[in-house]
Amino acid sequence: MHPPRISIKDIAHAAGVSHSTVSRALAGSSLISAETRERIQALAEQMGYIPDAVAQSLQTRSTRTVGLVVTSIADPFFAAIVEGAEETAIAAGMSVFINVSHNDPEAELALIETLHRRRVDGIILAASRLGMRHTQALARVQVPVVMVNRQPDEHDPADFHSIAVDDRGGARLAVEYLLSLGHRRIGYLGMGNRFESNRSRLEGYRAALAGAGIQPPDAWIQTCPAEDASGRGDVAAAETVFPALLAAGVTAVFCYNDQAAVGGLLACRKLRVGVPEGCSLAGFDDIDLARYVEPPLTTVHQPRREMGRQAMQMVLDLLAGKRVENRVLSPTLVIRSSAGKPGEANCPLPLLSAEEKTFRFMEMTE
Amino acid sequence: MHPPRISIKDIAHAAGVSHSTVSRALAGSSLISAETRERIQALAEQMGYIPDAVAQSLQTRSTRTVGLVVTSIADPFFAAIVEGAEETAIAAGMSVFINVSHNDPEAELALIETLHRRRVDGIILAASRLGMRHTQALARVQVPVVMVNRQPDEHDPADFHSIAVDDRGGARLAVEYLLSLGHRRIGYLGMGNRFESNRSRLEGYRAALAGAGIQPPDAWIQTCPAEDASGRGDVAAAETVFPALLAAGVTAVFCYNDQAAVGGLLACRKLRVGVPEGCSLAGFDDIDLARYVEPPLTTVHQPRREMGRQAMQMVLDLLAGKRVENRVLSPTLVIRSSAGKPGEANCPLPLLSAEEKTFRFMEMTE
DNA sequence: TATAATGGTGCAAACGTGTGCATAAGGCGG
DNA sequence: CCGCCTTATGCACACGTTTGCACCATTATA
Repeated sequence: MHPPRISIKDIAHAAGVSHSTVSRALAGSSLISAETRERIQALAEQMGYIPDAVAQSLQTRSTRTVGLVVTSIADPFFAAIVEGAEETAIAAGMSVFINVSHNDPEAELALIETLHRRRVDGIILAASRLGMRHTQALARVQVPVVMVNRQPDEHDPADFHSIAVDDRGGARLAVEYLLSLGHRRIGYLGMGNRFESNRSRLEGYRAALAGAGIQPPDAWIQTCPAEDASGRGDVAAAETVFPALLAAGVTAVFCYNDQAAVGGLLACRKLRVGVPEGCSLAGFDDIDLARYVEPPLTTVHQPRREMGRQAMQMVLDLLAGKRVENRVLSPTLVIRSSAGKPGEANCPLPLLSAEEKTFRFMEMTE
Repeated sequence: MHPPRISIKDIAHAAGVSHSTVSRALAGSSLISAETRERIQALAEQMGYIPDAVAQSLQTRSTRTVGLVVTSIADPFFAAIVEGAEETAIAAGMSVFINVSHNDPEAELALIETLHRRRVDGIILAASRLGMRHTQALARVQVPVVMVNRQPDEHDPADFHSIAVDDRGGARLAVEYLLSLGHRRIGYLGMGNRFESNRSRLEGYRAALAGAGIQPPDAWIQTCPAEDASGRGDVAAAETVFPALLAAGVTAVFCYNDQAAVGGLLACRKLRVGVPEGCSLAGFDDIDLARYVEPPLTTVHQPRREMGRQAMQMVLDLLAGKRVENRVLSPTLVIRSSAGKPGEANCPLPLLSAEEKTFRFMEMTE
């Protein structure tokens, strides 16, 4: 019932030549006379021939395929990276295997091995922290590896490369802006499941405060527990943790990412704390969501799609034998309305006294 | 410098057996004595052998790979589908090629051919409308095809299957709810680049109104132009179009999706029309965003991730030779705060007279 | 005219794996 | 002791493609 798949042999038979001639003709080799080349190409077209990439890969030892590992796709940050990477891959005639690790190191290890089995030509990782076993597994694949938003380690293998945004600098940018608005009591809302970048952003936060001669007490720094690794519960986790910051008496909070900031926003709404009048908020990433909430989020912009593109381009360059340099992009601050001067006026929600905040906080967490 | 890739031949040599024995031993064949089988497995493990999926595919004529085509990943609706599909694929030992079509039929055709070349075992399409050429190209791949959210055509090839949510029913649900709140002048805000589903939701809208004896004039139905196919501009496009609905004097709007509803929300905010007091809003999809805007969106929930899972499961079942039936899931209504009774009180934004609305509308669009 | 150079094509091997079939070794009944 | 059955293994081919090399025919050169 199925019309049989046709191969170059079938075409060779139909054209009365050998299959090698067909192969060369379709590859546009100049070894073949123009006449037969065109004849064969026309024939192939007409017979509906579609080359078998599997067989080609086996022979040429290149699959024109790259593996992409992300922690989540539902997280718009990674979604944009995937889009950017896919886009430049397709343009270069490559295909991409998508893999999501759910922030599970074991799963990630298994995914890397699968990619190895499939003989991908390159790997892009936009995922969790890598342990020694991961590094070894990756090195064994003997293929270019590009990490997104992970600073390279000094004893990484030579074929490890990276493209990252300056987390530390971005955080400084945001916190210095809050300082410039007059805030002195500034909190940090972190994400426990984003080890490296969370650490970097926390550092940037500390550096900015230190620059203003401020030493934040522990209570100003709250971190969402790491257990919720799906990346989908970011908002809810932040909403739960946020009241502790209000209770600590901060007038502004710099949040690990926009999801966390939205969580803070929801918490404020529930507690009837006005934003930015009662508490200023700054996020990170500049996902679409940041523009749509009320008030729109002041946040640190990352060129996420561009990072995906560049990561893939690095893989392509490495495959082409070019030398590439690790890149770290500078984020920019997008000023919207979620951060204002401390205690600014005309606030539809009543400003709460410290006691009231504490009271409501206890109400929420019980 | 590179340690050479090791194949079953290397293992065979090291073990003093033939490569066929190794192949069988690693496959766990009972033809091989338990002793040598274990010896070979241990040896393979120790030598760091990783099977070559390419060679396996060539031989077994199965790549254990499925192609997934979506219009966008930045759109959270599709992102969730991808996650669901990837999840069940991995669990079944399959890998997925991700492809984004950007709603471009030509690009989509090219993607299908690429998947054909790569000899995927199945294809899932969550993408734009398919023309005849697409159908033919898909049929030529001779592989199970599952469409997400596209009703099957009666003259589709036999290997075409689908899983969809009842767009029409979902739209009815939402509009009937608006009617039940007391609205009579209800508009529809459509998306021109989502042909089929837009049509179905429009039908549902009409059916619900007809059930209440209402015949909507043309001005109540506005559609965002199709040109913006990226899926990323949905909100902005809706924001631009929305004022025309207010100008038409509707008291409630059912929107094609949540992005459109958010666009409407932004437009209302700009025009200082209170939601839901000045205009009620209902969306579709129930993406995360819907919960985070103010007011939270009343919307039609689709089990997006579940749809991705089921689509992939259908492919797996088809590959296993099982019979599968097309599925259409029933959406549910999630009631939040963006829809209320017409002209309800306690609105922080002033209610506008029809004249004022028109005036502001002209102001915005000039 | 003989020889070399040139251009076009075919032969066969290779990539790494799976598998039908033959075969060898061992046990057992006749 | 011979033949047969069972068990374990090897041989060889196949999957569809690319490519080095040999070969043939034609033309240019001496």
